[in-house]
Amino acid sequence: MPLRPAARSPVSTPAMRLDKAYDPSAIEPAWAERWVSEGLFRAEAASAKPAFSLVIPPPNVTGALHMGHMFETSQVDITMRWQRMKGRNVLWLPGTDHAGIATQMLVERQLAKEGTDRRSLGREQFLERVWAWKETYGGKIAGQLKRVGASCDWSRERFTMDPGLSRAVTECFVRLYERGLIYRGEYMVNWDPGTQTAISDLEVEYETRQGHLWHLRYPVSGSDVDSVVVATTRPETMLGDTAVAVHPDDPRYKHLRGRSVTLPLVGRSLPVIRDAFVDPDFGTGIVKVTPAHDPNDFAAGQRHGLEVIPVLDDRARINARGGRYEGLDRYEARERVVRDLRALGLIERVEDYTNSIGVSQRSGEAVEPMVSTQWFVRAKPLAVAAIRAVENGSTAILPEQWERNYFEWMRNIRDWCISRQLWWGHQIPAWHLEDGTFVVARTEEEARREAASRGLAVTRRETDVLDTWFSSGLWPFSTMGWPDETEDLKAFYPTSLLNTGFDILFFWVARMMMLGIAMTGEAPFAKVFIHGLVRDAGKQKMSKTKGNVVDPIEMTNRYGTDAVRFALVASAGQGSDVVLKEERIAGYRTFANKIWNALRFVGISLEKAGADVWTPQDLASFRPLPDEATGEVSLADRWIFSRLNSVSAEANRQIDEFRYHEVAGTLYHFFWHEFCDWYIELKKISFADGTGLTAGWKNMLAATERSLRLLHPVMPFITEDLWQRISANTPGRPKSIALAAYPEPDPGDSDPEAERQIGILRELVTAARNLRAELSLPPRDLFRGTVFSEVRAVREVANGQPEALRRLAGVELAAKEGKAEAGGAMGHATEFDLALAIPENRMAAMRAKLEKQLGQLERAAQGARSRLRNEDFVSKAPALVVESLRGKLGDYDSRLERIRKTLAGL
RNA sequence: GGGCGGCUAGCUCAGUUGGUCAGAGCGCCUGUCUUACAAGCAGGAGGCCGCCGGUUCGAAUCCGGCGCCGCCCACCA
Repeated sequence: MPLRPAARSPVSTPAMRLDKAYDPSAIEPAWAERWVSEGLFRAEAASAKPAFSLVIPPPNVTGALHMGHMFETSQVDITMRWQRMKGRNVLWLPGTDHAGIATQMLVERQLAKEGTDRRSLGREQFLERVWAWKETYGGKIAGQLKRVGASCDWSRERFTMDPGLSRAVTECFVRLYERGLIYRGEYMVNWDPGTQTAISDLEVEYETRQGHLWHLRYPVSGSDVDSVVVATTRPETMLGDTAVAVHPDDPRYKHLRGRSVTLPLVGRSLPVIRDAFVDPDFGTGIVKVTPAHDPNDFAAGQRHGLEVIPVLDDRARINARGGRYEGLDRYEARERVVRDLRALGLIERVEDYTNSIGVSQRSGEAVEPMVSTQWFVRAKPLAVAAIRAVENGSTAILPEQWERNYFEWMRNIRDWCISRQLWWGHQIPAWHLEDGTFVVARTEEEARREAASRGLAVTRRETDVLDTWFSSGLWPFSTMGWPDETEDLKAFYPTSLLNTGFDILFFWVARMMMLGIAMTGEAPFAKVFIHGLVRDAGKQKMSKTKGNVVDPIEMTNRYGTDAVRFALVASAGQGSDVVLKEERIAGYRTFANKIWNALRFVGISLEKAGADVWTPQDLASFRPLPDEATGEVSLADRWIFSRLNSVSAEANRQIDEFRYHEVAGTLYHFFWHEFCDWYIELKKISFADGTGLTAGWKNMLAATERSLRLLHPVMPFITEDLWQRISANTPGRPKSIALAAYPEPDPGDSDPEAERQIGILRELVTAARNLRAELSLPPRDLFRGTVFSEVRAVREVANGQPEALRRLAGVELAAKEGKAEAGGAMGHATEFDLALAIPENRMAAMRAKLEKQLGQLERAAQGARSRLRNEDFVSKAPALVVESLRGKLGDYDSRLERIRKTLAGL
């Protein structure tokens, strides 16, 4: 009997009695579950093996797996499985992010449906609701990652609001505060009226919108005739104006020095200040100054000691300072202010104007610059260290082009507003005191002690929570138990690699670099690999609003995970975007089917051979066995092991360098176009003629097994399933292919002679097939022919492989030394001419074919000749290049001559 | 305003240090249901590598300029 049913396989089919068509859905879910339940991917805290670690970019707990995750996961999984197979102690740490605003909004929407809201629930009850939501629905993405076979260590799964991670957040906050790197103060921030919280600069997206530029006339105080005209895109903010400004050198407004103007509608007197921030060429060269609602004006206000008059509230409605406009939304107020000014004749003119306005990434509402008391991280000192880490190579950012963006951003970094007026998140560990000051402490007890030592009482805890990215910024080490000096930290920090998208380079990677170095003294990653975006077939970015998202799980169910991940990694050059087409996924399902059927052949042929059960002790170091009769390893076996050697070398290098699309291509080409197209076809022949059976099938089995291991990181499911079947009888094998050794190149398998001979065979077969196709010879007929060649090896192959030539090309050939004789159906290759005995009525087709060839060759020869006539080329180009061109030309010429002779003989 | 990336076969893209680099997959055309696979097999057509200059014996590859396309950053009222 051939191979036994794989006892461990979750599939019920007997070992190698495979169905004709591969059905991924029949095996994938079972393996996915098994990998997790057996804890196959658990990292060891204490291990003699070198560690390789990576933390997952934690997806939002509200999220579902999208193609971007799938792409990233596929790349990472290739690297992780490869590292594991290479004997590393691999940690891939999974988890999710609490996603402050997103999650809070989601639960708030739920409450709204119930007719209530968070304020009526109160903070404590609301948070209970969010936690309940998280417990019920928060595990979705983890389940999906498991389904697609991500080889994470699920025993180490983390959530950014786990107690341990929250402790790390507090610790980090306190340490930064103690070092003077966190401060609280009243500054201009981006206020999101939608979510009613401050947001960071990064959370503001800019959109260009069609608006207007209103020219408003402000009368000069103490004059009935003099007035100035200011231009603004936001007339409603005039209610908060506290000055107008001109450029100090602007000659047009020298007379305004020391004067003031009167703010219409309000009546306030505004000084005319002189400041270089004014662009004299814009508008009228005079600008209204609203320190409370414009960042530039705020800065100017500080320089000139202007009063800050906020006129908008948290929802961007006009507040009490706005007098009769109080209660109006900012846009309504704009219309009313314009109308009222127009009534007073103070609208000089209105221009159409395109400007870019800041929009909240979360709520989509226009961000309002507002002065507000918030908490900030002093970013510069942190950035200095983060820049140095990349400069000195502690961390490599790949592809290198991204380094520049990183440096650019880090060098121009501004302070980071980290407080959010939300409830869901890490509450800032600060306590306010009765005198209006505050203390920062790890616990409330500590805060009270501290306060008491200053003779003060604590009045309340700070209600603001931290920006989600603050806790994500600690992810590489908070997940490993920091601030304690845990075994995990010692073993796995700094991590080996981070694989993430450029869209969160600043949000996340940059913050991890800064906070990681500040807290641990070490940059959190040795390498950062930045991947591209997944786009739809029309190159559009996938987004829910566009409705063009392709659900990876749906694709997975339809085509199999292996096909989806193969399509993703094979479609993306290093760091470039993926344009995902469903046909491409379908194409790789075909590849999986090809693998399946190759193994089906292996099973069937072993069964036919009636071979006894074979229990190779060590497939990993297997060397092809000699045929019992001849005492020699068969040519096909020598060849495939030689190829396996080269392919192993390539695959190892390509994965190591994150050239995922290349390793996909290498393995695809090897397995389909070498293993299947030639190796299996040759094995069929040797099995058919009944020679060297035992060694032959053992060798094939070992080559197959090695191929599966090569493919495993890229196609984990199908390789696991098939590997389980073919290795079922191997004693002492690992319990999963994922724990087997990745094939290393072995120079002992390199066999140039075998590669040369198979190369010749392929050329002979191809030449014969080509002739047959071009001349429309009947597919089933066998044709006799002669191979003319000066090359001994060619004649040897032509004479020595009659079965292969007959079965693969339908020809019976005799080899002759020397050049082709004229006439007949003739194929010409570099090293040989092939003459086939064919029916007379095909000669016209033959002539056409040869004439076409003649033309091509003449052009090639022409080109080579003219280059060789060029003395500069001959004298300056390396001798090797010149020689090879000479050889090529000689070859062209001799082929031309032979073709002409053949044509003449027709 | 600054910066980055792209422009290669009908489509989507590879081409690592300049000399078999003009490629792959899909699509297309022709033949073929040969018992591993028709989701297959065999063969084939198709491209002045965006444009213009330059460096070089030699450029898809290096340099400069231009043209589209996309993205990022920036406090242009």
